Amino acid sequence: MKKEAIKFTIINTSSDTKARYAKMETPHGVVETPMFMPVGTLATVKFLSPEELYTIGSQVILSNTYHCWLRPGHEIIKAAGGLHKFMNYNKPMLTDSGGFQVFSLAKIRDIKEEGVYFKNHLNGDALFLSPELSIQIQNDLGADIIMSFDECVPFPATYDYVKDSVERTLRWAKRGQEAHMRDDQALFGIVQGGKYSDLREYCAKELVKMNFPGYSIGGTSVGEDKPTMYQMVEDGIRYLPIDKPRYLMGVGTVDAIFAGVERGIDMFDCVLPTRIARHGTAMTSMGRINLRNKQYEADFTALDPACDCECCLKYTKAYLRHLIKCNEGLGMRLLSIHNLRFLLHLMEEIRTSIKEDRFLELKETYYKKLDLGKEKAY
RNA sequence: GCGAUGUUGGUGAAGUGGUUAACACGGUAGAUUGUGGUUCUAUUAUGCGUCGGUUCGACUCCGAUACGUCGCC
Repeated sequence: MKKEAIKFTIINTSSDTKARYAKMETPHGVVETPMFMPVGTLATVKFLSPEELYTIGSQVILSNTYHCWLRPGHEIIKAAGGLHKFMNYNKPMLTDSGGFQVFSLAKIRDIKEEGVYFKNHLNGDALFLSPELSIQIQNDLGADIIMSFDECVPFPATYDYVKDSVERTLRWAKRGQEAHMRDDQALFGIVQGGKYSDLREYCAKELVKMNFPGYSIGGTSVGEDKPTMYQMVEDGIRYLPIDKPRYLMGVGTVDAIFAGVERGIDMFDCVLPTRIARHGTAMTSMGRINLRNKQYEADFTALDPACDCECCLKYTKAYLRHLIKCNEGLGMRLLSIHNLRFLLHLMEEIRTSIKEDRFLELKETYYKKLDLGKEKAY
């Protein structure tokens, strides 16, 4: 029996929802869930140093197999002593398998049983990525949590297409599990199945038979509406073991995070806060603020008075607007710090609310404050 | 003073005797969900120096005038 890389312990469970507060021990320390994981695709959370990430309360960050494979190459990172040493980040890390990138970046791709043939997005070189290679690269990168190589099916997709895809993703999960060589890395399985409840159920149940140390819900946030997405989460989560972490991939809006936690999700990641930061949008306790808007030209007040981040404590909206309008890196950096801090703080509040068994109350407060609900997104 | 030439939006500028004046930048908004640091979408001149004329119709042709640029005395 393999030694488990992570140990997940539920501390409190919400009495009226499926939300839970837990601790997860990893080779690089203990983290608390539910949590939001900043995305650092190219072995960096764009613009932020590890120290800044610690300061804003980041626990786990993501990096990416596909991107690190292309640049600088997994051999380089392995030679550096792994991702942690390479980028000087000493908290837990997670790498995505590259499955999503094949879906999102490659214009030309050919999905076969053995893997995916595609042309890379940098120079068009013909490449081949398989479950075994993805795991091997992830073994070399050395993140605490690694992901199964899956197919993220487009939305919408026909039942027959999704069915075949799910079965292939399951075979790939098995192959990945067999290729996985390190017991200090936890390999998560990914539940796919599109919007089809029975396929989600089938996928979840089959993955559970393979006994992964954690599971994620994949294939959401690809164009479906909110109710559909929540249904997808429920359809998969229902069959997952209660005592293993659940990770909802690619989700990072406030409303979806509340909806996910309410349904028993422990981990989230999303590029949204950092991407919109680079384009001048801030997530604040008053809702989204687009700093490019003229109304902030001479607004010398703090971005979010309720926030304790460097950006909000030391700079004004007028200055941030100026930086963003001029395409200055400092503006992107400060807004990235802020948006991540906003979500990390939100997760802190969520964890506390679960501990104190008032999760729904917190959710109501946020929904009212941000005017969320139904189709209103944040 | 004489000759040549030019005057189109916030900017750089296309353009044709005939419905809505190209394009780019800038401006103003919006988007962004297992990363696009430089992305995408929408919108942005009721007007082509001014005044007359020719014409069914003129930013486009003609004349005058203002201003600019170059050359000559």
